[in-house]
Amino acid sequence: MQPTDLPSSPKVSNFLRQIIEADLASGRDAGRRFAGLPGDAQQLATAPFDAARIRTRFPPEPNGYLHIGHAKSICLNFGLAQDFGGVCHLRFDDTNPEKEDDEYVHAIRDAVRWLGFDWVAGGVHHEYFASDYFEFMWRAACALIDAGLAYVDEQSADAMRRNRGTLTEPGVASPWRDRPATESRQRFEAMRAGQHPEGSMVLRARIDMASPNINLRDPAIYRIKFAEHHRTGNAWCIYPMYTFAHPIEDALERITHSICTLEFEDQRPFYDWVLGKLADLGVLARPLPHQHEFARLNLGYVVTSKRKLAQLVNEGYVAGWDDPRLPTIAGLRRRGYTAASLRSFAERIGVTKSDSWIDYATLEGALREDLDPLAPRAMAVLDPVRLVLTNWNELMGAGTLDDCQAPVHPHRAEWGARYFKFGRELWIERDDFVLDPPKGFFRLFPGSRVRLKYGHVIECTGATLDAQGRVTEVQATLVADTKSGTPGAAAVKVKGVITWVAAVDAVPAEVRLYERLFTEAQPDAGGRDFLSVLNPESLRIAQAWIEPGQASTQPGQSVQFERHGYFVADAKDHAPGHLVFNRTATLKDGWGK
RNA sequence: UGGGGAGUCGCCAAGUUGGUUAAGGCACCGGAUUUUGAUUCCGGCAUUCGAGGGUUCGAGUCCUUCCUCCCCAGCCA
Repeated sequence: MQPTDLPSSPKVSNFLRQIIEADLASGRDAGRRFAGLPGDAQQLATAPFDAARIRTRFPPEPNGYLHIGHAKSICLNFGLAQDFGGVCHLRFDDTNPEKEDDEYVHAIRDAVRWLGFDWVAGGVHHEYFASDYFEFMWRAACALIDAGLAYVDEQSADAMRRNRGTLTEPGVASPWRDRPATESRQRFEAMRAGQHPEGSMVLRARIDMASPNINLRDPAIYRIKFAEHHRTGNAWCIYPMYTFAHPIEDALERITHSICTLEFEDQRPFYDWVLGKLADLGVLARPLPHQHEFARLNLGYVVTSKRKLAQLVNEGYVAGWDDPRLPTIAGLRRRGYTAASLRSFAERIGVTKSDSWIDYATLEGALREDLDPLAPRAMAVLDPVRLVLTNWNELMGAGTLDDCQAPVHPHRAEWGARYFKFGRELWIERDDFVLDPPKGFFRLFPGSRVRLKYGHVIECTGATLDAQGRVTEVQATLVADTKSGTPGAAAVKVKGVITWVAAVDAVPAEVRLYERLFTEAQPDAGGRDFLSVLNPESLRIAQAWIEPGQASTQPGQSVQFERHGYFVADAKDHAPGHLVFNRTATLKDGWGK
């Protein structure tokens, strides 16, 4: 079937799994015919029974980049299909030509595939476009008109809105509501033929203008748009509305469980109305799909609304749709989040119908759990200050360099070792030295002893400060016979172990240190302008010194810089002569920054 | 104010024919191991399920009243 490398860990129960289990048990969808091609009642009548136990679909509109919320939906839909012996379709819901573009189609395919899913089953690529069904939808709309279930309304948009009524008052029937079906049909044909300007008329379902559910007060189902469609070009000047198109798409593809977010709950009666009427008219085959709604993801310290993401990109607050600070799948990926960590995240947060806000820490936790056993280790000094071992020359001899090694991974001896030099002059982290240590600080300060990890124990003797009191150099003496891996190493006990690189073989790298994009967990809470809480320090660029072996790290490869966190070689800017690492997430810090 | 949903630990979330001590994860707090103040390991973390009544031998699960939050009046999806 579809996804390949996913571990089949026991899944926590949720309401959708229970619904599916019940539907499977009752055999509700067992009589479903499907030959691998979407079809109407007639085309499916002689098709074989569908081998897939369930069918779900991920139906994005190709009008923007996918974000972490979509990742939840992707994992849900593809994951459910996988777990229940079903198939999940990738469907582009391209019913609004003004907003859609091929660029997004490609980006969406990439994102879904990168997440570890595919839509191939039994050799059939289940990738579909709503626009592939335009002709069918046209016929379905005609059938509705002919049956007196839809009419062409020539009220202005404004009049339509006024006559829809309010939440508490019923709507008023349009003067066109009871026009003869033949007249509506004629008008609808004329609409298609391009004989009427945009906004002059729409096709409406004829249901109930007094319904307490406003979505049932004769919703518009077709509108005129003289816009070029990314796939159908100028073949059409009328386009179906989502509300009408979606249930039909689901039915044609024999979707059993159509899963969407909570805001479509009120739409479900119309979804069922469309399906029921078209099935009654012999247009659509039964059994029909069923819609189920779950709560969309809300993640702290990010925004996921397409409009807001677009604003951040278009107004230059971030560098693009794949800016590592963005919760887009492209951004998370470039930030260093792995597909496995995103899947694990989706699993951890669960699926319910209650609105919730997920801690960003949950995402980071999933990332750390995935990367800790996988990421090779390296040392990096992100905010370097020079350390001079004043007794190096007398102890080791002037110009001497010592060879050091460290495991690629502390718990994977079989992954081998990495090698680097140790010498008189080293780079250490500015944070690792203080003149006046707070209680409990066990790194470098005058008189303290620490181990330079994988190297030697040193004793701090002092530091040089500039006129501003800023440390420009730290001095220390080498403690003889304490080299890591030698018998003497254990003789001197130290509390602190710090990371370092030798001035002689360290390679320079640009390290991009990302922090949350917003200073508030809910940037747009209470109608606040989310731009007013942008974090000015969401990106800090450090010129770091890193272990020589890192020069060969490939773009997209993750590494743990010891004591700092997980980083990834930037997919775009990292190159042999110009190393660029993005900080994906810090390590947990029991001491505090 | 009409309609549709939701309320279980700081953040998520299991729990559904009512039955004994309310899963698990994240976060947090210990303690052990550790040449990453990381990881790992052990231990702690809801007498209580939005609130009040009621039914019952027994209720997060049933009834009832109330409270709070979210969604719906696009020719967007």
